[in-house]
Amino acid sequence: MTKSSTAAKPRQRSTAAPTGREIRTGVVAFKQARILEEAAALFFEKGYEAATLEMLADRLSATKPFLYTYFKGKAAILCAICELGVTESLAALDRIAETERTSIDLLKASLREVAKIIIDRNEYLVVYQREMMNLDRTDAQRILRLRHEFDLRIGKMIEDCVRDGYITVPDAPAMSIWIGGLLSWITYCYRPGSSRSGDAVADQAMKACLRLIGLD
Amino acid sequence: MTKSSTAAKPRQRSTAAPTGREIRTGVVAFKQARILEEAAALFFEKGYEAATLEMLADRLSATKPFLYTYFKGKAAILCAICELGVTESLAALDRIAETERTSIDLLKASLREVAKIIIDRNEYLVVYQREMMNLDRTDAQRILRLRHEFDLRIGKMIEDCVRDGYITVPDAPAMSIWIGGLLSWITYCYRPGSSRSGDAVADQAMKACLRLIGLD
DNA sequence: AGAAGGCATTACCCGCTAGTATATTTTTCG
DNA sequence: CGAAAAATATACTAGCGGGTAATGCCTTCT
Repeated sequence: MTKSSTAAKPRQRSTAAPTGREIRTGVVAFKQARILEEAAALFFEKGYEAATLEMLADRLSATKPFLYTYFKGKAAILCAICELGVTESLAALDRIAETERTSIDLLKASLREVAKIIIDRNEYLVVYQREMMNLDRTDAQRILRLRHEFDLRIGKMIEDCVRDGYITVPDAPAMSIWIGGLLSWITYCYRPGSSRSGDAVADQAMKACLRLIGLD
Repeated sequence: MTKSSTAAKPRQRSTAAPTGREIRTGVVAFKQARILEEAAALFFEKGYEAATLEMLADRLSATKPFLYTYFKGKAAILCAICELGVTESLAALDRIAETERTSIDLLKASLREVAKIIIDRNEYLVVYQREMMNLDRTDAQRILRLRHEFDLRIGKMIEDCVRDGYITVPDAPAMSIWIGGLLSWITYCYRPGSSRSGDAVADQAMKACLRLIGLD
């Protein structure tokens, strides 16, 4: 999370460093995380505009100005939420990439992991897709670049698999976009507490992606 | 479009029938359609809550109360928009079904036609997916039933193809959901005036669907 | 031409919410 | 302990947007 415009003022103690600075920043981070968590849940069920900061404050057993201590405003909270889902997916891609295996296993593992994250961070991603348009131009573009990077990396993995002769696809970059579509669709068929477990849906999604690139 | 709760009061001339009744109703329908058209565009770019009726009125070079003559309120406008995309897709399915051919050709033609509609009614469908939650419980359920009917019919077509030995899929009903996902994803990769033409995207989407059911 | 009534507009209200200035509590540390 | 400052709460404002009378215009038929 770039703290660029999202975080507001955990205002520095002007003079000397008093009590545990590290603890302080940790506490701040925790509070911000809690706010985001609850905000994502709220935005998810009410929608961004319909949700009020008062509701959010109530859920946290706090008050509106409390929120303004940790975020510049409503828009900043939304921005942080939108960013989180995407960055986490990219981080997962990085993490998996280290576990080097064959290109096809790497692709499979990546898809499965991302599917898991999508289910885990369900609310964040739904909010992102839905409320994107409420972001500032600059924030929206920054996050979109991250999304594109994701597609690019999936595309690269597919191409690697093609190179290694595991699969055959006509147009890898295009295909990566459709894979992105399948993965995003998870958010629509998985609802927490539905009949199908998260793992089952993740598995199904991954299988669908594999079929898409001609693997059964 | 069920006029149940969406249309408001084109209030009947109480006594006798004066001028061209048919023309009258036609004009009313036209105005409603224009409102929906512009509303869809507006909701698409601003989001439902952020869009104001004043903006909508301005786009139509009219005023707020004008809108209230033809729709019960903001929610009714949204409802009509949401309904339109889905019903049109179902109608297309009906239309294609009459052109009876082999089951596989029927499936292909249906997918292509629906893809076209999705591109055509892009804004309506994006608004539907995004703003669903702002609908009344009852309206939301009615529209959701239509969506399910769509999935069911696609699933049926797939099963027919399997029966006729054209393709092999492990779980047709589940697969129809993923196909729905791919089709919906069109709305995210197609933007009017983008580099790829609508037809090209529709074609790509259809091909992706076919790969999903194991056809190349 | 002139009444009658529908169609659209101007002008208004009410409720709500993002954001803020001010007060109060709680923590920190000499 | 007690003062300073940091953290949180209370109380308020300003402006906006959905919805609604009240009003005027313009068609239409006699």
